[in-house]
Amino acid sequence: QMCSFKNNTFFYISYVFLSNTDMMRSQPGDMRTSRDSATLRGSVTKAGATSEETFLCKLPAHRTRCERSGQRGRRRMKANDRERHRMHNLNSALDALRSILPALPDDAKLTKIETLRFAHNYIWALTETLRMADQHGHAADYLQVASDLRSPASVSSAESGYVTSADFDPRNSDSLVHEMNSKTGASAESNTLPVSFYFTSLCGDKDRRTGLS
DNA sequence: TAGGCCATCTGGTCCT
DNA sequence: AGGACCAGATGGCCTA
Repeated sequence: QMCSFKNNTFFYISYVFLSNTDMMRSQPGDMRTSRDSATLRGSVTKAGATSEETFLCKLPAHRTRCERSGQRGRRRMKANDRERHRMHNLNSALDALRSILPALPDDAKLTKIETLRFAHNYIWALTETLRMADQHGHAADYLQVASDLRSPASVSSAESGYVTSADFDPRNSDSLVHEMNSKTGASAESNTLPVSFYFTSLCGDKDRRTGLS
């Protein structure tokens, strides 16, 4: 019974924090290399900004920079440097956020917007875990489930099942649970949550990460 | 080729 | 005055 309890919780949370269709791209393999190259490009540019001015001057976006002179030009260049630094800090913060989110099976890097939406749902899912733990008095088991969610293997080992995407609203968790229960035939009074939501179709035709359409 | 994502530049606005 | 923040514009790279 406890095993079932944990499984139900696990699938419930997995479903919840991966279920926002908006946040996921629809095409397999989409943009991965693109982002890698973007990162590379960024690092080259960053290096150039500090030590390779001539390199930067060859880039169209930096042409005006090289033409600037006088106090106004210097101010603008300083402002550009600050802005660049600010954006780098923002990206570092996003990377830090990505690093604490559950890893995805295909090791794809989340885009910025995906990262924020994923984090939003993940936090909500963890909050729900604690809420349910309070309700059912199985705090230790729920916390273990929450901890397991950080393991990619645990996500990819889930069993099959498929749901259409519900536009997930964290403020409306009751309706989500109701919807999930109706899809699986789970009793609303059972205090158990659906087991069959699943993610093997991570690489299928639907969404590559969630298996959701 | 279109569309998505990204880095960068830029000018405006607000705050200290 | 100068810094932080923001949004629009621009151009590069990648995939379908």
